[in-house]
Amino acid sequence: MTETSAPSSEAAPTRDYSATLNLPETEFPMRAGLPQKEPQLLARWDEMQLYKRLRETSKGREKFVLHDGPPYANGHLHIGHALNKILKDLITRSRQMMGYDSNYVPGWDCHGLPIEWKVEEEYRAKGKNKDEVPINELRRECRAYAQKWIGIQAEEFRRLGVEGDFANPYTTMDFFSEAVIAGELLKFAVSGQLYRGSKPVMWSVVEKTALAEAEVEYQDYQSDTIWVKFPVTREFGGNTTWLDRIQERSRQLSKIGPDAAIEHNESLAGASVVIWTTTPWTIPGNRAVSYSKKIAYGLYKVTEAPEDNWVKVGDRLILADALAEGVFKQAKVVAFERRRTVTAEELSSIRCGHPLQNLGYTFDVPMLAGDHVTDDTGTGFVHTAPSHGREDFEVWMDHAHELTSRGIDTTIPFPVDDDGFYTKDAPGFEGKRVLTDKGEKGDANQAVIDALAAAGRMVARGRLKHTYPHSWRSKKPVIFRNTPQWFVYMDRSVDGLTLRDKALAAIDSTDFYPPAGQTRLRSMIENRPDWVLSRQRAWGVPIAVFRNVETGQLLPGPQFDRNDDYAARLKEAFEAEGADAWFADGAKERFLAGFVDNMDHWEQVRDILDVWFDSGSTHEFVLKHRPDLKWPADVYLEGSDQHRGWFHSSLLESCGVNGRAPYNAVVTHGFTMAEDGRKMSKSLGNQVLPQDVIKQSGADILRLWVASTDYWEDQRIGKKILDSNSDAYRKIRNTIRWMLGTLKHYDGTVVAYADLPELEKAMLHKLAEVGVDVVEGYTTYDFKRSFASVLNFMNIDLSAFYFDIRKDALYCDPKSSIKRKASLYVVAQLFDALVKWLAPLIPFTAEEAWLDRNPGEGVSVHLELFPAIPAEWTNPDLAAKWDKVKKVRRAVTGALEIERREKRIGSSLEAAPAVYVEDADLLAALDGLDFAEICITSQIEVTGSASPEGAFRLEDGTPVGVVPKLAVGKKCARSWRILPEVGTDPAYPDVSLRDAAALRELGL
RNA sequence: UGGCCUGUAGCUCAGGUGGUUAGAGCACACGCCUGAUAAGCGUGAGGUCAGUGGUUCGAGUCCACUUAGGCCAACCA
Repeated sequence: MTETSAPSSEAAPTRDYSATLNLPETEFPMRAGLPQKEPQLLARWDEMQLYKRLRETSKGREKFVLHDGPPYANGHLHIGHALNKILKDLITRSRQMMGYDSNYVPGWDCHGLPIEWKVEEEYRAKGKNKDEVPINELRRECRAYAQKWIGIQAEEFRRLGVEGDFANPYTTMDFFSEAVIAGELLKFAVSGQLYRGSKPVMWSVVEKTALAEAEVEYQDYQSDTIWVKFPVTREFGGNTTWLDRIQERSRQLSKIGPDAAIEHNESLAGASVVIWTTTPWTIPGNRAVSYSKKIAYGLYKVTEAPEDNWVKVGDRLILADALAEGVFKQAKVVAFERRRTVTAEELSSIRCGHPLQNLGYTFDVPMLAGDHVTDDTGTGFVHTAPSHGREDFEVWMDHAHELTSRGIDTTIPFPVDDDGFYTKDAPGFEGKRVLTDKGEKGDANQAVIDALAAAGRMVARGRLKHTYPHSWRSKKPVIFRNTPQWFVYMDRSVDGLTLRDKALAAIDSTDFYPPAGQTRLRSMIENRPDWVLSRQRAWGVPIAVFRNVETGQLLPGPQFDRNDDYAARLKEAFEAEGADAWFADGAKERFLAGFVDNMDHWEQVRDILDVWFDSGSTHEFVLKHRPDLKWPADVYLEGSDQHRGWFHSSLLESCGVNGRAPYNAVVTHGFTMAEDGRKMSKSLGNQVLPQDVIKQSGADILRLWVASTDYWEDQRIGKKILDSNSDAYRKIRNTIRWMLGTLKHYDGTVVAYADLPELEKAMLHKLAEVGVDVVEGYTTYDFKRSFASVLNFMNIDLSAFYFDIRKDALYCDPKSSIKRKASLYVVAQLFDALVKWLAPLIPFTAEEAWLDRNPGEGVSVHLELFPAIPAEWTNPDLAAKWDKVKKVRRAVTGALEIERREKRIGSSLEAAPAVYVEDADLLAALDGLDFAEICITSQIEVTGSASPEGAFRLEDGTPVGVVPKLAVGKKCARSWRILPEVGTDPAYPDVSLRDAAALRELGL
């Protein structure tokens, strides 16, 4: 650095040339003020009827339909709603700009419990009792409640920038929708897929209603526990007799030793299987005892016990070995002995009698193997009352076929009624009560215990404090009780295939994003039991069928010959009055008249449909009936929880009726976690609310978060994450702003591709590459790919490279400069493409930028298509060449950084490095280029010779050496470059020749 | 407890069929510029790829287990 002279700084400050430069000029603010700006843009879109214009401009194009999974019309939006709707909007907007008619019709799910609750709550506040309100009045209030929230949520969705037919959304409570939903159910009835069965449900005696799992909370509760003997009745299972089995067993064991043989000879006859339960009142409902094949059992004999004890000396009990001692302790048994092992095989062959045989419970009680049995607590045997427990029910149903073949009646009784009283299905206890109106323990437990004691079947009793289900509302305990329900067969063949077959086939022909969704949905369909459709509720679409109480025949149904007439009558009524028609006075006569001889034989089903059937039918009443949509949908998108929900019910509904899925593809998103990766919750105070983000930063920031995240998995959100999205946003905005300012000087001149400088061609190539990436990202619903591609391009290729280099030509070159014209043309192309690609991601900002450049009424970037990239822009050879140029450039900037650190230079324009390119290929890449311009130095010297000792080299082994030197000459007062030529034009002594020419053109 | 899924720098993400010192952007630190200025440019420091064990000449990439977390289902009879 010694041979060169320092730039002359003595020259007196001449004039301010900045006014002669083409500096960026723009009103586009650096700071967005999105929270204020976004509502203005929304108002403009409203005013210009953007949605309508979108439909008009895309009329006749191929349709792309994302069918909206309806949110529940209740409550303000949370972050999950925002994620969901923004993702949907990214899809519909990007498809629209890809050239489809991509129409989005939002919908709402309106029926169901939560709304019924809210209305009920309002009643209670007013001191009204739900049961005294006529059902259709309740339904009217539910409808109004839903309507209110639809309005609120619609506004909140729109504020997120979601575009769609918000003026005509669909709802499940429209009269038309209700008519279709009811009609769909009829199709299941007519085709013989619907049947009446029964199932135990959670029931609140206090509220006289069935409760969903979500309505139940587990609280501590003091239960009466009892240990009860089930006498082995010496019945034999299968073809072998009891004695045969014992003798066979003895023969096997005699091989082990004579003692064992003797021990195992002892018969189980007269012994008892002992169960333990916390619900004595379920004993009348007992139909079986469950055991586990994994538990070791033994036959025990009581050898010492108090005189007045329930368990007497000589009693022989079968118990799990792990629990026997505890049971005897509880039973106050002083001493006992283990007589022998009882195998699972033996257990499977015995039958017991009911402990209350003496009261008329004379049926056999079979032993059932079940995985739910453990030997942690109890006795190792589980009292099984299919009327009163989910697992009891399941075990019973799993064995139903086998039990029937053994001559056991598998009918599930109804021992407890709506009010908690025993029925005639509980002989000897009729009128006793399990729970009172107030939710307190009734007299049932004590009656059962007394009866058991009287029958000599009690082993012990106790109390246990444990968690027990309580009603969410009344905080009172609930019970499980068998109730009649309506089901759809999963495994009954209809036209050769079962519903399960059809659903599985449909899953195989559906695309899943991510692919794991397919396995998940598949395994659910493979394993699920029959579909329970009925709910004992008020706010929903009724199962609008009649049942013959004598014969069980259904109307409509396979045996009824005027199904179409019935369906037509129902449809007409529901379309006119809604499903309320079913609950109005005289409905039975109205719908049945003319179809049956004796109306008294027919009962009107008052159950309503599970809301999943409602939403599972949206494809019927939305996609099939709106001419602006199509069936099946291209895509359904929801959270991954909807494998169990909407994807599932839509699949079953459509397969049952149409034989195929209502969608071609399923996209799922994960759940949004707090910043630490844990679940958000009110109590932890780590919630992020979309309303807050919008208020503080704007919807575009929230959208950027959605676009940057890997939504297939769970995502995180929090202050830090939102901040970094704001940073990314600011970078994008400023780059756009610079383009807008620069393009103020662009007169629209198109420069032919062939006339463009290499640098411009290289940028267009990169733009073409990015375009492929962006569109591919959008096509595969991989938005982070589109976003990252655009963001990286703007940061790395444009802001830090192309724009930085071209500022000199754009600001300083004469108006006539070809280079400048070419650059302006390319910047215009860049702006056009980038803003369009960004439009689905940040619709507000993209629109703001678009309008700044293309002002006018009725103008919107959202009416545009993604740019068609000319094939000639793709130029991989040139791109490869410029990769080499950049490689050499990196060596130069690296060298300059040292100079800067050593305070020998400040601006790179103060430098004039000597560059020794020791690789012919790299050297050739620089041929014909103004490498000083590319490195933003004032001068540069490039040679192919070996670099001298001490030259700067990159650590990565790039064969380039750089010897930094200071630029020679005077600093041009206009362009700030340091050149020897400065001063050679007498008319403009303080500027370079290029700048002199520019000034001359300006006539200055 | 079962089904499905996830864990790569402080943050968000890349890392075809296993193969040279694991990448990018942002944030951070330092410096430059002051004609994108509550902006722009450059350089740098950050990773035992959740952990352990295995398969292999070789594993972020394959297998098993463990651990942390998520969704769904179940659950104390």
